[in-house]
Amino acid sequence: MPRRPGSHAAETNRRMREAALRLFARHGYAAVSMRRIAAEVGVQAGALYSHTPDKQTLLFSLMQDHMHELLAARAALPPVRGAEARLEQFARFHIRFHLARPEAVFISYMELRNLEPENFRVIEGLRRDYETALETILRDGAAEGVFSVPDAKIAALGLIAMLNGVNTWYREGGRLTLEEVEAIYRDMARKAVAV
Amino acid sequence: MPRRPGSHAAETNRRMREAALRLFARHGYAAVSMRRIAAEVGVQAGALYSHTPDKQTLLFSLMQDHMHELLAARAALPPVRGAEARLEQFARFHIRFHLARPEAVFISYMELRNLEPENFRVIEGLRRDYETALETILRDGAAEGVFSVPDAKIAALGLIAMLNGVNTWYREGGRLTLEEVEAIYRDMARKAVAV
DNA sequence: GTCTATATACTGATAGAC
DNA sequence: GTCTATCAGTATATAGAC
Repeated sequence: MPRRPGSHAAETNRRMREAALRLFARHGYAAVSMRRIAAEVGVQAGALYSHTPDKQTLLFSLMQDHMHELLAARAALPPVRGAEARLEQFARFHIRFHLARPEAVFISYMELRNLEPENFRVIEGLRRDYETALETILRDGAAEGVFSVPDAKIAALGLIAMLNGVNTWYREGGRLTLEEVEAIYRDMARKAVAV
Repeated sequence: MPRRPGSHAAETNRRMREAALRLFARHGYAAVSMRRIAAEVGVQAGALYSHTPDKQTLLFSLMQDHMHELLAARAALPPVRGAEARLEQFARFHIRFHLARPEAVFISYMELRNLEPENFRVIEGLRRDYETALETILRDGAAEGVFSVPDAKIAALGLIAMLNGVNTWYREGGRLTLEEVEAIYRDMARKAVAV
């Protein structure tokens, strides 16, 4: 597959998204210029517009990809029986998935307000789909009599918020291993909704 | 107290901080210009610099005030006996205090990355003081034998993250009253660290 | 696809009149 | 304390050469 000089479309696109993800996460969407992203990629600012129609679409695309990956990965989990086991699986999956891509997670939460209304609506819908998955587990558990949750929706949001919190402080090589963190939060989540 | 025309120092200062709080919360620090804040206040951009040395100091001041208020309000809580009662008091206080000022809460979390290093250090110190208060409750409860927490620091961060989550969805006049929300989260927090 | 150059608009902050 | 005017820098995005 010969390449003409100055033609590295796929590679430049990948590097642009990678740089944007890192810079948006670190400094915020509004604080990062297209020039700065371009500098990280090693091209001039104008060249980025061959890979994204504008800055807003770049942000939206990063967030949408993250949410799609999240939903696909969850849907691909092996089926388990019983609400308790499903909750433990969810907690473990959530922590592991989110700790593996802290920048995408950070952006997908922090930059919601910088999405144009239509884009915001799309991302919010994907987020709600994910929340509903946990809500269903809690509802089933309540029906089975193994969980005690006065409001499954609120409980789901509470658990997700707690699990998300891991991303704000966990650093690889820190005091606790990933397995220890998973165990601690899985237990807290389980107990929080227990009868 | 007669006022010369064009001299409304205290009032303009108050309005500037109020506008900055609202605009920073809604659009983000980096996305809000001094001109836009000035427009909300009803003065020209240059006039703001009689009330703050620069934009960064304005942000820092808003965050610092919020954290001082938080710590002062918590310190003023009536003393209660027993780790369980103290935890319930903390949860109730946290939710009520944070829901009463969503914009300051939002900014104090989201705009940390836009603080200059020295300012960041100060705010982080205040935040850690608050987290330590809850950590102490959990540690005491573990010593009393009423809580089961393998790591008090991690548990405190987890509970605070869960409680903070309320701010992302609670709206006055919604499906649940403030009292119901408090009760749900207080119970989840209590159970999460129970033996 | 990337470059240079540029249009147009906005940014934080300051100077000096009143 | 607020105004007008302005400096110097930067922003997003586009046009046309290669």
